[in-house]
Amino acid sequence: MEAVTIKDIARALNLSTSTVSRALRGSYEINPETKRLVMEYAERMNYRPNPIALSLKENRSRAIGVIVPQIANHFFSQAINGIEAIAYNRGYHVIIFQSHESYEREVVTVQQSVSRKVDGLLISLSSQTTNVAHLKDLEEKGFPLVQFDRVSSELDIPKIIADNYQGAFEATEHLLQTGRRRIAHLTIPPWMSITQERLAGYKDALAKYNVPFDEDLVRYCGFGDDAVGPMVDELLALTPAPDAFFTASDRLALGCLAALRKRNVAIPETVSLIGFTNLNVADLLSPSMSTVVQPAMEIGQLAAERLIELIERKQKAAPPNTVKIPARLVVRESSIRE
Amino acid sequence: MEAVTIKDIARALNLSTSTVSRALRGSYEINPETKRLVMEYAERMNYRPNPIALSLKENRSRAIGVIVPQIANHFFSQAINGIEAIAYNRGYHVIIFQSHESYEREVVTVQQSVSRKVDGLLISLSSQTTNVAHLKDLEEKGFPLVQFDRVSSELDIPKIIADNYQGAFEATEHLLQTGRRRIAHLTIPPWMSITQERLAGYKDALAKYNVPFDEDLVRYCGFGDDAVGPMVDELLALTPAPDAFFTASDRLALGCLAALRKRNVAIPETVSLIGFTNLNVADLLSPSMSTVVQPAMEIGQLAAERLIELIERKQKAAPPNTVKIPARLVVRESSIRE
DNA sequence: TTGTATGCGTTATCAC
DNA sequence: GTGATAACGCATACAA
Repeated sequence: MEAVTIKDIARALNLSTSTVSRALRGSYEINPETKRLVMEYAERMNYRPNPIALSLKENRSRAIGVIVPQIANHFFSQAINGIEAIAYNRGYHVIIFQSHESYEREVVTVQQSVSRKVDGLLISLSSQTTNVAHLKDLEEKGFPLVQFDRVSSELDIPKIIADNYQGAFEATEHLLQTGRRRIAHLTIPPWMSITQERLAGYKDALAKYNVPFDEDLVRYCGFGDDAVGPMVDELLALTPAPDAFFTASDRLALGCLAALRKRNVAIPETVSLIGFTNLNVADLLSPSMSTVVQPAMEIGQLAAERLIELIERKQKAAPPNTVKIPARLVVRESSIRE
Repeated sequence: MEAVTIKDIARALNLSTSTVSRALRGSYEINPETKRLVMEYAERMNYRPNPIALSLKENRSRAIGVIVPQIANHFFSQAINGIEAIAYNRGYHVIIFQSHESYEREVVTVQQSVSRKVDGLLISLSSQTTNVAHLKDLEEKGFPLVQFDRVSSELDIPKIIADNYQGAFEATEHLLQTGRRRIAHLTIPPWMSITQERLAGYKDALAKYNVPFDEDLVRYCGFGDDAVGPMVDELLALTPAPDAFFTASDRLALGCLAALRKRNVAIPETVSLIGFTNLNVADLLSPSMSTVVQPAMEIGQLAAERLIELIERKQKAAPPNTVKIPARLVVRESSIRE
């Protein structure tokens, strides 16, 4: 509570605050004896510079803001983990904000975090965000800003993402190689970057194997509604019925799994299941559900590194604006049908 | 970047900074006309008070620190969710720190967060922490401090916890009521508060049903080692073998589940499984694994409320120092054997 | 080598 | 009703 200040030290040692200040920060031209004296006393009194005073003076807070849709989500909590690891190493604090998948809250939160004087912002868009004017604003002001995972191409700033295209391609290819032909794709809202990237990978894999793309096999599921069960039903009712499900998130994979179990649809005998998911219990959940694992922690780390570079203006050879990190396909079945 | 300050407004309107300041904060005795002028201009220029300057002046940061062992853990990310909900409502920021289950890092982190001038601290102890001198220190200084979940009784400060005793009692009782008699208890390090509370509940339930307590059925598993499999093996090798497993965490429940599956031990035919866990996929994982669900979000909310009360010294009728919130038993099996 | 003065943005105190 | 000044803790340009 009674934090000791430079002024206290100065008074106690009969020096001026500037001398103490200089001694403390090991300034070049200062009497070694004075320096020792100050250092010792500071140590003894457990002096700690007041970061708020520093912030005011230097006009920077040494804090970065992170805006994610939800903390309580495997991918994001892992990403935050990565962000923290880097940030704390570089002397930055991490202040976490949640948009709760709401566009309005995202806008408010962006404003809040900026007026809270974070030095930079790391953001993954809410699933409702289609307009990025609130960020365009910051971009134009040159405010340090990095996007990760769910990004908008309308912003010309660094983006760190998983290689969703390639992950989806490999997932689909795996299903095709094991003989599946009617692959349903259960995914999230169509305007999201990750949705589009994955859909493209899915389509291209189908094309490579000369399987026609069937619009009917693709279903979009919002974050609010728990409509996964009915959607699976609809899909199963198609003729011909799907022989595989490729889902775009933890939630969808779980919902799909639950629906299939409820209807006694055998996996992988009747349908194969593969999903983008970061659940570490996937193999316990369903030993035959393959997964595409996103490199959450690496994404967080890279994003944080990139942001700190931006903040500290070390734009040496200006690294590429979009970094894609491979998503890892984990195969847990081998029921080749041919 | 070019944030507008009170000084800018004063200059533009030919007023003094003090007048502007007063007008802005709706001070009583000020010319309504002047006030309107200032307000309008401020609005138009999108003026936002600099929180850092305020912090320096008021000697408070409007930020609270949260120290948890791990973010990427269901219980803690849900708790943080609760903390955030309250904190942001009350105008506080949340700065998250991880101790990574290390005592040393916890000590460092506590110091860091305090010298970063958080207004108060919410902490859940690392699994390695047995000495709480670093917190005793703060307690003695009267620094606002609240413990949650993993607490130390050596600290005479508010504690918000789940009712681990009752949860464990009910879990054990449920197993006993379904005919189980050799109930293994797989748990975390013995010195932790939650371990002791749960063990007590387990023992008392056994006593109520006149089942002798067998030390051999209790195994302690640290957080580093992945020794769950071997432990389950050892337990299964006992004579008589256990007919039920009661585990103390997500990780142990999963490890136990995996080990039992690997050995083709049927659940619930051969052994029952019940665990303290906050996994939302428990029923998918094992339709017959009952769980004791901890009220993570409520714990976070209450802890944050309590801390903010402390910070703002609204110690009205000084609420009780320890708050226990019921843990909810979710039964997913009904294989009564008698 | 050390001290004095100034400023970061804001508000409280005291004048006028 | 409004303005000048000091202070929060620190760093630094400028003097000495």
